[in-house]
Amino acid sequence: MPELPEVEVTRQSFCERIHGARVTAVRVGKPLRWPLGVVPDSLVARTVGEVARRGKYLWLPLEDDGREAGGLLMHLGMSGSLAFSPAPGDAGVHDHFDLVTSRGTLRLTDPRRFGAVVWSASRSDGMAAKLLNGLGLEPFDPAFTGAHLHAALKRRRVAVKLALLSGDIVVGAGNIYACEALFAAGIDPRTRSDRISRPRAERLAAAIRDTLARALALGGSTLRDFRDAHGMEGRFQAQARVYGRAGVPCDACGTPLRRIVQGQRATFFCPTCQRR
DNA sequence: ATGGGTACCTGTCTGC
DNA sequence: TGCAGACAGGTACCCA
Repeated sequence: MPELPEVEVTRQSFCERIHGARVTAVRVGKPLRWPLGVVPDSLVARTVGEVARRGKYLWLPLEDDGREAGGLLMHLGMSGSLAFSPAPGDAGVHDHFDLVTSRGTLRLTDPRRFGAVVWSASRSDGMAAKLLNGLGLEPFDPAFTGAHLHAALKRRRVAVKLALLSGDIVVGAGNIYACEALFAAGIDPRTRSDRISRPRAERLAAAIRDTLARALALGGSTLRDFRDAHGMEGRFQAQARVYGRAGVPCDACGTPLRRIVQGQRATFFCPTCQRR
């Protein structure tokens, strides 16, 4: 489910309210992707620092006497969402993690359990480091330029859409936004990444940034169950030009949009507007 | 190193 | 109505 815009919208929706809150209890439900890696009770009495995002991961620093004392790395997987509320009510079957604090409870709901909550001594240590190392540039990092994207794509021979999804060149564009950005840049998703010219890489880098920024401004995409930590739905999905629209006439040229499968994932594109 | 495929898990929708 | 099968926003890991 959640790509960069959804994760960032989620972060923004609870970051300020939880900042400075004191952990009073931790509840762990069904196992997620990895074990938590710490005795839950040992987190009690720590203070939540400023929540950060890296790619589609969230990092919740936990402080002890004002000093950073580890933190929780969270991932929403395909179906996860976080809610922050003063009185969350009883945990349902899909509520797998509660961080109960003096200001309210941060609750992870994740029906498919592809998500994760993992404790690490620091962001650059242990499990967090293992998961975060090797991630590509942030799309809004000034270092993410057309030149950088061009050089990175030159080193690979996979289809450009798969290169974008792999997350080691640029993070944050998942299946929806990779499809949308390739449409905006006029590039066929099947094009071999090393055949993308410099000008097209420039356009693609700009399209990735623009697509993610626009989605962010609209609160992300809610296809079925995404909500931010206030329970708000995203509004980007109504603006999708290709995603989920197989057979629908392209709104730029009228050609029916196509659906193909790449790397076991659906890809949507316009065979006329998007060229190899 | 790269690329391709599998695995994880559950809910929803489609077609017979 | 019931049921099998396809499909879903992600990514670590195994193997060639």
